[in-house]
Amino acid sequence: MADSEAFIPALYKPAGLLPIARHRDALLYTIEKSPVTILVGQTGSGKTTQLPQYLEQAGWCKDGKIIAPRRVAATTVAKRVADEMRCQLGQKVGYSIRFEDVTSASTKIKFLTDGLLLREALVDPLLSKYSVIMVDEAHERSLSSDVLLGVLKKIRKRRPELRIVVSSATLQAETFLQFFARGYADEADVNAVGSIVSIEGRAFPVNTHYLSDPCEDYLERAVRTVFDIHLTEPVGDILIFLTGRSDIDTALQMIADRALSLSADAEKILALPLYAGLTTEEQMYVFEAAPEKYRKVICATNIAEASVTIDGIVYVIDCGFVKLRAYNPDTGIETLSATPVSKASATQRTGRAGRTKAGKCYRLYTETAYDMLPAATVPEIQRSNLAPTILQLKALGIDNIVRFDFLTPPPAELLTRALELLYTLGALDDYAKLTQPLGNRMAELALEPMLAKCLLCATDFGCLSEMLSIAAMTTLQGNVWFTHDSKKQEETAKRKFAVEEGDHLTLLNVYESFVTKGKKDAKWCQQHYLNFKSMSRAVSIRNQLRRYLERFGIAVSETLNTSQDVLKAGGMPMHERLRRCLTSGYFAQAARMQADGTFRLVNDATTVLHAHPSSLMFNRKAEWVIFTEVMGMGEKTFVRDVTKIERGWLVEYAPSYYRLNS
DNA sequence: GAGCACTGC
Repeated sequence: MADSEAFIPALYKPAGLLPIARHRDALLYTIEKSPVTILVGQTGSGKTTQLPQYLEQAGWCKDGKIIAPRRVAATTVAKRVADEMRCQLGQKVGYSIRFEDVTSASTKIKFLTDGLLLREALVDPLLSKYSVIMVDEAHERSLSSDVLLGVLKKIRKRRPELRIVVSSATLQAETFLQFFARGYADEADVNAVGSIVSIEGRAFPVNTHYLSDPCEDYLERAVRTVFDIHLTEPVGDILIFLTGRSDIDTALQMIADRALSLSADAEKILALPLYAGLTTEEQMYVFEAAPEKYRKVICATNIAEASVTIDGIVYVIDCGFVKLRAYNPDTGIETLSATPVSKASATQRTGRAGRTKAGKCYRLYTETAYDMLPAATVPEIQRSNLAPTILQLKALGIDNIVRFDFLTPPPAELLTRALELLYTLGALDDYAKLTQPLGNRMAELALEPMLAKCLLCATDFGCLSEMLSIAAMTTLQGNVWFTHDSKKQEETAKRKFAVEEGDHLTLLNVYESFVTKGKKDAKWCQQHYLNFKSMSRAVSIRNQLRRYLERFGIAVSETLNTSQDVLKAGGMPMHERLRRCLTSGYFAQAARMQADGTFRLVNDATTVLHAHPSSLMFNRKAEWVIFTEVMGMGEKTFVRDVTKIERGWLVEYAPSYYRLNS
């Protein structure tokens, strides 16, 4: 885990000294008395590591029940708690993440991700194994934690003895409490449902500075601020919040250029990048103390806002923007664009300066601009493609999605679009019920619905083994190739695997080469500019998907080296089977090439789509195509993972969809 | 001829 180490400095304090220790009895009393407890406390307060232990000691696991705090860094937190309880990991204390279940029959405290807990609810709808469930960092409002809270509220009606603990930032605590009280007979008496318990943090004061006039170029301004601090302020490291990799690279270059003009006897600057795309080793540099006579300057994305904590930061520079995903239900196109941060985000960023001593925060915008920022970031559930979420809710037996008790309901257009898509994919029937077995199986597969459909249809096309590999590769989302400075070499390496019919066939070719010629070896990957970590992940994902299929009673006969154009019984070449199979799932993402080489969606002529330069279809001819990824970035909208199809297949595999739209 | 924030089953 990239961020795992980051948690440790904050956690390695004697348990008795953690702020939460003083609240032990009060917390246990509250949880005993009220079904829902909202726990307000900062990272480092010890809530994730200590509360489960208090509960276990107080006898909440007596009759064999398990406490389940869901946590991003499940592995490291579980390890820490097992150490404190002096037991072996996987015994009394365990964790469960995808591909890794370190629990046993004797496990009492189980750390797991919220996605996995939801998945457990498919098998055990009342989550009856658990006596207490703690939803950690709920204020981050991730899609899965929002859904989990809705599901837990429903479970509570059937299991009044269940205890729910929600950890949250101060601002949202009341929202969570009101949510759990809403709709109950005793609604007026919120206290009967739950209570808020606050654990004080030990933050130091941070002085906030604004610009007096808006700035034109925040990168230039950020760099200037770095040198102002460096030349006039006392020791202490600097953390700059930027939007992404390109911002960070530019800023590092600008800092390096200006550092040349520092006088020889002055303190020096050690500037480092921090974003999720870096390898674990590259990320570790930011946690090391700077050498003597150096000031550390970290240029980071939002990863440093909540996921990663760096000690020794005294100065924060906030550019005021963050890159956010958004989904347009009219076009079905996702965008990733720089958006002004929320007040909550700005506050969180500022707080990063006051962890070890009093600090300063420089906001690269005016106070007027700050006043106009939204209070909180729009929750994911209100800006995402909800098809996977709806499928999941249906599989949990929640049929009336519109009446489901969402913490904040998503816009109707998002629900409509998702329901329409699931209907055209055949996952839902005319009454919006999950179809059997297709819909149910689609919900169980850990794939987005269109891809799940392809996989579940693959037997009909006689290409199941190949489609499994393609599905696994597609989930890697463009992380297949190792980015390299020499674009030329990278291109030649790619060309070796290229298959005329498109990117999916090429991905299949890469996968099959990796497991046969490459022998799943890291060196082989390096030679071919492939990302070894990603390729290994593809193997794990493929295995998991195959196990799902086998559970459904779908036999997978492994056939290798079929990516070359092997004719199968029936006379249809494998590439055509696969292209037809892909069309049966991705018909809603079909486009036609224009004379200028750009594409238009079949049912939305307004959006200009460009083949992403990393795609084989970049500057190649293909009249009709389907694509598995589309993303708006900056001014342009790109499609990637593109495959040639025949126009007639669209009507053949999606008659209702194309009759409606033509 | 561009380059994707962060999680996750």
